[in-house]
Amino acid sequence: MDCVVSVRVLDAPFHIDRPFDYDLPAAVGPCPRGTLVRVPFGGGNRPSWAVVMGEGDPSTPRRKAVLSRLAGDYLLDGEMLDLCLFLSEYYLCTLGDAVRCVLPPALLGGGVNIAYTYVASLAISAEEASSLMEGKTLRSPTHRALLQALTDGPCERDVLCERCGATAAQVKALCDKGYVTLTKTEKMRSPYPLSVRRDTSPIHLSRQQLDAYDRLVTLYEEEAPRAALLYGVTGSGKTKVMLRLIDRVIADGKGAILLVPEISLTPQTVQIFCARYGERVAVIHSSLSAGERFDAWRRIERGDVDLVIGTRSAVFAPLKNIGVIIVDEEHEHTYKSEQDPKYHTRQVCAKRAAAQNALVLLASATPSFESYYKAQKGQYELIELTERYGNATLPEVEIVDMRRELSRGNTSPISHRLFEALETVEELEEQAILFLNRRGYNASLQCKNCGEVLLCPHCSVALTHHATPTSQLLCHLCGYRAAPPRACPHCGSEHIRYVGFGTQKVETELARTLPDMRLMRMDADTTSGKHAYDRMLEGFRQGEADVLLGTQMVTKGHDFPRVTLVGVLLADTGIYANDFRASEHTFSLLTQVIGRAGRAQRPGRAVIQTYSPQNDVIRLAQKQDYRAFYESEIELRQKMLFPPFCDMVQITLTSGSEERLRQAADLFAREASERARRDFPNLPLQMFGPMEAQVYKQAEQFRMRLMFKCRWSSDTRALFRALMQAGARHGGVSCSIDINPYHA
DNA sequence: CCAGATTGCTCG
DNA sequence: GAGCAATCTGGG
Repeated sequence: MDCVVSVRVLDAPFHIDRPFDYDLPAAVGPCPRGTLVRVPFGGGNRPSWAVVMGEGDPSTPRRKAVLSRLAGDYLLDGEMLDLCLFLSEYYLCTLGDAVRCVLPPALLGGGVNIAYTYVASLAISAEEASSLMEGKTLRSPTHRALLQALTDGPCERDVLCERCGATAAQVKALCDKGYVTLTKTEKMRSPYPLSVRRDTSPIHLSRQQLDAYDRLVTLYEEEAPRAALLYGVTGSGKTKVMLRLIDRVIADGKGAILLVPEISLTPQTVQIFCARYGERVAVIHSSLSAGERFDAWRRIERGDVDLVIGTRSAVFAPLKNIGVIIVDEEHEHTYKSEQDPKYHTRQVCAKRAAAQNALVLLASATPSFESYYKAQKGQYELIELTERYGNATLPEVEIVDMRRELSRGNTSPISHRLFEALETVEELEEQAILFLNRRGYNASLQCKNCGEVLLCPHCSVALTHHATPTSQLLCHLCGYRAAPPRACPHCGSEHIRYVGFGTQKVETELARTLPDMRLMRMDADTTSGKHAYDRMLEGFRQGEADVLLGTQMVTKGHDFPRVTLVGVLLADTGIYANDFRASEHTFSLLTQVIGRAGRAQRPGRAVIQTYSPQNDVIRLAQKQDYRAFYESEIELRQKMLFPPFCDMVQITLTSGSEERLRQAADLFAREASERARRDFPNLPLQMFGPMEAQVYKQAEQFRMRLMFKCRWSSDTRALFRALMQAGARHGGVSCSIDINPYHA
C-alpha cells in the first residue's frame, strides 16, 4: 500500500528549504523518520538526496514518487535529526547543510564504498582435502596449492592468492565446488597504526588533581546535562585528570568524546590516549581520506568504539551512550566552523549532552570569556588547577621596549636582552623558542619614493615576499605569484624596499649573530608535507636544533623539557586590530607561548619584545594573571556592549560587481531597520555598516559587511530568516550570515 | 528580427 | 542549485 511522506531535500537552497510531500511506493520499503531517500526534484527531476521527516499530506496535488532508499540500515536517529533541525534553526543554514555536516561525506557522496576482506577456510576436513589432491578430481596445480595452503588453517583471501600465485576467481571456483568457504568482513581503513605500545598503567594524581577529578565525577554521576570549566595553568596536569575521568566513564560502559583544536598540533596527546584504549579508539580529523573517515564513523556507529578523539567535526560522532564530552583548549578559534552551518562546537556539545544526559568538560589555561563568564555566573562548575607539575614555577617574564632598542641604534629584530639570553642558553646547552606573531611575519614591498605598497591585482592585500625556492611575490589569499619588479609600477622609481620582517629574515639575522647555534625555522613554508610538522617538533625535542623559530605553530601543546627560554619577537601585532577580541587573543597567545618555557626541573624565562611596553594586556600577560586580565576586560565588554553581554550577527554580501554589491548592501540595511521597526518594535537591535570587509576584494570578489548587536532569540532569528530569504532574491550578490563570528 | 545573454521563477 | 521560460540587448 503506497503512502505519502514529508521530506526535506538536502540540496535545496535556503529560500525553498521547506517540507515537500512525495508518494512512497511500497517497493521502496519502509521509510521511518530519519531515513535517507533519493527523490526527483526540480524541473529536470534531478535525483537528489532527501531526509524523511514523517508522514505527508495525501491531499497535496502533483506529487512525485520516492525513487529509493539509502542502501544499508543507516538512518539519522532522533537525536541527530533534532540536532540538525536545531543547527538550521539557530545558525540559519539549510537542513541539508546541517545533515551533510553530521554525516561522513562518503555516505551520500557515493564513490566510497565499504571495503571488505574475504577470509577462506576449509569447508572439508584435512583428510578429505589430501585425498582430493591425490585423486584426479582436482587437476589444476593452483587449486591443489590452494587446498594445501588451507590445511594450515584459514587465511585471508588476498594473502592466500599472493602465496599460491592464484587469482580470486580460482578461490571462488573452489568455493563453488563446496571445498572452501569464503566469509566476508568489513575492512577498516585506519590511519593510526595500532602498533602503538599499550600503556594502561595507573594514573597518579596530586592532591589538587584528585579534588578536581572527584568534583567532575560527582557531576558526571548526576547523569544530567552538566557542564564544567577546568581552568588550569599550563603544566598543571589537565590531561591526567581527563584520562582518569575517561577511565571511569568507560568502566561504566559509556563512551567519551575528546575534542582537540588540531590533531597535528597534539600528536603526543593522541598517542597517550591511543596507547591507553587501543582499538576502542577512533581518531577523526581533517586529513583523513574519505574512506578512512567513513570507516571511523562506521566503527563508532556499530558500537566498536568507546573513545572518539578528534577536531571539531568529531562532535558529531554517532556515539550512542555518551558519558562525557571534553573540549581541550576550549578557547581555540578552530572550534568555530567557517562553513555553513557556522556552528560553535561548545554549543553542539551542550545540545548533545542535553540529549544524552552527559557531562561537558571545557578545559583551558586561558578560558574564553564566554566560558569563564558562565562559570562565574554558576552555569558551569568552575574547577581550578593552580599548581604546576613537579612544583615547577611559572617562568620569569621580562618586557623589552623596542623603541629604546631603535633609539640606541639596534635595528635588528633581536634586542640586546634577548641576544644575551640566547647566549646563556647556548652556554648551558639548553633550547629556546622564538615566536613571531602571524601578522608581523610577512615582508612586503614598498616604494621609498611614493610610499606605494605592492598589492595583489586580484585582492586588496599586500603581496608578500618569499625568498625560497626563488625570490618571488606571493598573494596569500588567491595564490597569485609574480617576480619582484625592478621599478615601482606606480611612479617608476627604482628605490623599492622590503618592509616588515619575516621568519626568513630573522633566520638570516640569527645565523649571522649566533653562528654556532643550530636553528630550525617552522612556518607554513617549511611544514607543507603531511607529517613535516610532527617530524620537526620531534626533531627539536630530540635536540636536532638549539633554537626553534616560528609562527603560532610553536606555541601549542608541546612539552620540550630542555626549553628554558621563550622569546616573543613582536608582541604588538594584533593588539590594535579592529576586533573586540584582539586583547583576549593576544593574552592567551602570550600566555601559551610563555608557558613553553621551563616545564621540567629547569626554571624558565621569557622575553617579550614590544613597541608598547606600557600596554595592559602585555603587562598582565607578563604576570600570567588571567583573573586580573579577565576582570578588567570583562568590565570593558560590559561597558561597550560586546559578547558575552550581547550576541553579534555578521552579514557578508559578496559580488563580482561593486555597484550591485553596494546596492544590495544598502537595501539589506534599509530592509533590516524597516522590518525590525515594523515587525519587532521591542527587539533590542543595533546595526553597524554597511562597511567594506577587512579584506574588501578577494580573487576578484568584493565583500561588504553589516554587523548587528542583539540577543539571538527566536524573534531575532525570525527577523533575520526573513531578511536572508529576501536577500537571496538579488541576482549576482550572495549573502551569508555568521552568528557570533570569531573575527568581528 | 533574430540569436545569445540575462533575469526571474519554481521546485511536491 | 538547476532548468526553463520570459525578457532584454545589440547587431544587421
